[in-house]
Amino acid sequence: MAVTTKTKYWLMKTEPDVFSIDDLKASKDGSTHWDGVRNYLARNFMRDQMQWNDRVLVYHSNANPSCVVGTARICKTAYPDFTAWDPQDPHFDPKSKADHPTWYMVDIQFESKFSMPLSLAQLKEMPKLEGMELLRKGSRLSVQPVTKLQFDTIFKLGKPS
DNA sequence: GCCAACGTTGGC
DNA sequence: GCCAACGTTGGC
Repeated sequence: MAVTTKTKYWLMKTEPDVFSIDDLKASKDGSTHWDGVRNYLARNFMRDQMQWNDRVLVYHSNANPSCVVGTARICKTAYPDFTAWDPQDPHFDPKSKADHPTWYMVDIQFESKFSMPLSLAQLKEMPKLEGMELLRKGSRLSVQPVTKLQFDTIFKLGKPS
């Protein structure tokens, strides 16, 4: 049975000092594997729910200021995060085994860079974004679902046509 | 650099 | 199963 499912919307955090939206854009084919997620809830979203062509808001955390800076698409669904098996990798995790991976990743592809990045402070001012996970005090989830309204609201402001 | 919030670990 | 200690995230 063919299953068609609706596009889902996500937000993914990255530290621009480590990997920025410009780094994504400059990657081969504008895409990269989103390795290093070591949180079970974030993993579950990637492994169990992300579908090809889902849309992603890219957020720069630990930045000045921290901003939503652009968008991407899921271009490859979940597969084992091989960096967990590499003792030299900062995200090495001996719990993860080749025959029973603990951690997963997806590939994302650059879609757009905002002409107007939207800072956390700006987002907090927007009534339509009330309840958004990113805006919750103490929120640390690096991969999180957003609603279509949240995505569209941010996309419209960040990348005016 | 500070520190609040959070997730994980491990003793019991 | 409880919970204190610890390490990490991430805003400021």
